[in-house]
Amino acid sequence: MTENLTLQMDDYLPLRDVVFNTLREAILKGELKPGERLMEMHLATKLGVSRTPIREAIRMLEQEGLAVTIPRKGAQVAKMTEKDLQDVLEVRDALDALAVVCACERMTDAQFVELKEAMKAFENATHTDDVRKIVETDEAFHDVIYAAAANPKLENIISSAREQMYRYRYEYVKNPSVYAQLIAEHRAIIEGFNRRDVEYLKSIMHTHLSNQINAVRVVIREQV
Amino acid sequence: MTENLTLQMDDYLPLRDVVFNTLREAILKGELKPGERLMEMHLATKLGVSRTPIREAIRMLEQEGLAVTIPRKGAQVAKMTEKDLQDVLEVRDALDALAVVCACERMTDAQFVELKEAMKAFENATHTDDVRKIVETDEAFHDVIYAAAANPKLENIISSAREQMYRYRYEYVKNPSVYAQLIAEHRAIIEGFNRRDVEYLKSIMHTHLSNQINAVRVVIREQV
DNA sequence: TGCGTGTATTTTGTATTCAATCTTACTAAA
DNA sequence: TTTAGTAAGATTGAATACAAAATACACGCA
Repeated sequence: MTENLTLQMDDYLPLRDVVFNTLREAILKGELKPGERLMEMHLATKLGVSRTPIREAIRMLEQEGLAVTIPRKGAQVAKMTEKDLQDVLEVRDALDALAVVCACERMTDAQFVELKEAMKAFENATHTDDVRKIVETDEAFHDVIYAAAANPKLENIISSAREQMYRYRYEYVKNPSVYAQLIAEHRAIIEGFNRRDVEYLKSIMHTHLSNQINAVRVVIREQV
Repeated sequence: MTENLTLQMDDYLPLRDVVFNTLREAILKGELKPGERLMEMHLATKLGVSRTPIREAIRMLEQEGLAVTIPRKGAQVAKMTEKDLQDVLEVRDALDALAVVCACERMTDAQFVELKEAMKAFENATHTDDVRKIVETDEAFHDVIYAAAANPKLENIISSAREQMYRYRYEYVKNPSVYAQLIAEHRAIIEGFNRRDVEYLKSIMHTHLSNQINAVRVVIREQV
């Protein structure tokens, strides 16, 4: 009885959050492209709500760095310049390093098992041509690491930094020739955690991230 | 003529941003205390606007980590637990390290002059008993370093991480016995930039940050 | 054709309204 | 005295309404 009640409470989501999640997903999946205008009335009718929750969701997207608003002109999906990419990567590099240091200290056995399973799931996904699944399992793999770092603040900041560039990454992941390398790097990461070798892990993570730069850079250059 | 026009354009700020800045300041200065409720109607009448811009500002504060909203109950100023503090410090430690590495590479001569001036301003401020001024000049000193890192994304993330704990820091800074140490550390930082000694800078920054932990921790413990 | 100009339309900014939920205070019963 | 229940008021959630600004477009003119 009471369980039902709390369940309902958890179930309730303000429309602003529903809208926020919807738009966020759409941006990350590339359905809303960088530079595309986010017109309130248009989105409102499309999602069947009024402008109020749309506007609140846009404020949230803005703070996440996924949208940019120009007063009296409206919001649009944030574009990244190459400089932005460079800047974000610099930050992610530092945060990923911190994450592996923390995770190395704090990872439980259960989480290590989870990591190996996430690895397998990713490997399996690369054998399909379901790009979405590949991206998702890749993210899931890294999520295990971030969770193992046991630092929710870090997790938040990394995920917001990831979001900003991940939406440019689909093109990169579409190219099957990179799968072998990604798998090898993931394996190396697992090996690193197995040995609890922090320095090794940091360098692998750095490589893993660097490999994405050029690919994403190309996608960014293509953007008008 | 045209200058006047562009000036007006720059001058225009949507009310949501005015409200956001106002509330943000109030939270950071401690006028709105952790746990205090942010009631829309109350704030609206107090600031002489309607609820709409208040709500949008609250969404922004929320995303900045300065407010927490419980659906159908409203927003309140975010509280930090000791764990939160620990987590944020871990992140800031990593980001500050990154910032000094970047700044060490990229700092211009003009910025170095600026840093030394900011140092002097801080030192002068400590000779007064204007806590606000001391806090501001301290922040300004660090802002010069962050600006010198020439990475706006990093700057954003650091400033949001700083905000989350700075509002607990007033009590710490109120205690004049710490000024000498702060000044010494700032001097060491300048010396580090002078020598372009990255490792030294990293360790100083780490110390500088660590010294705040216990002080802030005490303030957090006091919070009901 | 190219360039302003003025108007109509669209879009955002803000306020107001209505509905749903939560709080609080009071009453009544154990 | 305490506790359950209930009703009134307060507060948030969402939609609508209105005002101001930006945009688009047609028109006239050189």
